[in-house]
Amino acid sequence: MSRLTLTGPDDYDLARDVCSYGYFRLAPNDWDPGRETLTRPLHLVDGPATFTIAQPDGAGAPLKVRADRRISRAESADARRQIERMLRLHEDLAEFHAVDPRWKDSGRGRIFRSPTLFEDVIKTITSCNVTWKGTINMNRRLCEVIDPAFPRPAQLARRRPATLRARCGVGYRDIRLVELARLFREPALTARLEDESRSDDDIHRELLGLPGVGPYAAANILQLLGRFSRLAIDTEMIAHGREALGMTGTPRQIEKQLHAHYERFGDQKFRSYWIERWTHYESDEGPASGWA
DNA sequence: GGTAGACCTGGACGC
DNA sequence: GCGTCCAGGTCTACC
Repeated sequence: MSRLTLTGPDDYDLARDVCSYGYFRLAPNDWDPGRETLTRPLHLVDGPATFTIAQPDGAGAPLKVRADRRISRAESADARRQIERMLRLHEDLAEFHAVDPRWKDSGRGRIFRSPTLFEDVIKTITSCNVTWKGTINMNRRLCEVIDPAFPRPAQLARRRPATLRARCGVGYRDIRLVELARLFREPALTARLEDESRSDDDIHRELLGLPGVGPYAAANILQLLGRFSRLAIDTEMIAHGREALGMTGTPRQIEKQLHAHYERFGDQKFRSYWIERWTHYESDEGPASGWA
């Protein structure tokens, strides 16, 4: 068994910042509302290891991470990198809080994601054109059938689409998932999409060329890459426009109003929208960290 | 450039 | 228990 300590910013709150996006409820992530810990396996050089992340001394205190087996120095560095990606531990919120001061005092602004871009892409595809329960089922079954630590590109690429459909319940997404996995088997694709020197427009254009990725998915993957300049408009966002912002009209008319409304937040517009929407959820249902 | 219809699963509903 | 309808985002064909 090995232990790590991760130090984040003073306003880092594990319970709040992990439970800030629906992916914290998707396999193989396992949030324990009672203990306020996140447990999940990660792929490392010598095989998978399961990590439990806690913040025993409360918000702002260091994160204590425990692995279920002894890990090497190289594996420790890799695990640290993956966990920091998930938690967005070193993301600078100054620009966000400058354009949207509503969240400055609380320090809100981090949106949970996956340890790898590939997992974020697959989770996005499995959230399209399906109810949330369907998304939960697909991710659970991908982990049960292919890999408990979440399928890697090479593992998914060699599966037959019919197998994914029958055993993982992914429906018509089967071929698209296999095609995506084949593309992501080449590390250059991830490197290109994570290249910070490229513009948002450039990345967005490349994302739209990927199988199964349309306007919503492209914008969502962009935010998962740390680029918040585009709104990922789905039916939930249209509902948010109606219910929280008082917009009226057809979905297309509301979409235009949403673009106009969030324009003031510039390159941070998705993050402004998301924190606002998530706060509405929590005002109705209580803190997400307590959701069953 | 805009739009209709198909794609698949699971839940709601009526019988 | 069975059949029908509907929601969800992307893709293709067509105008």
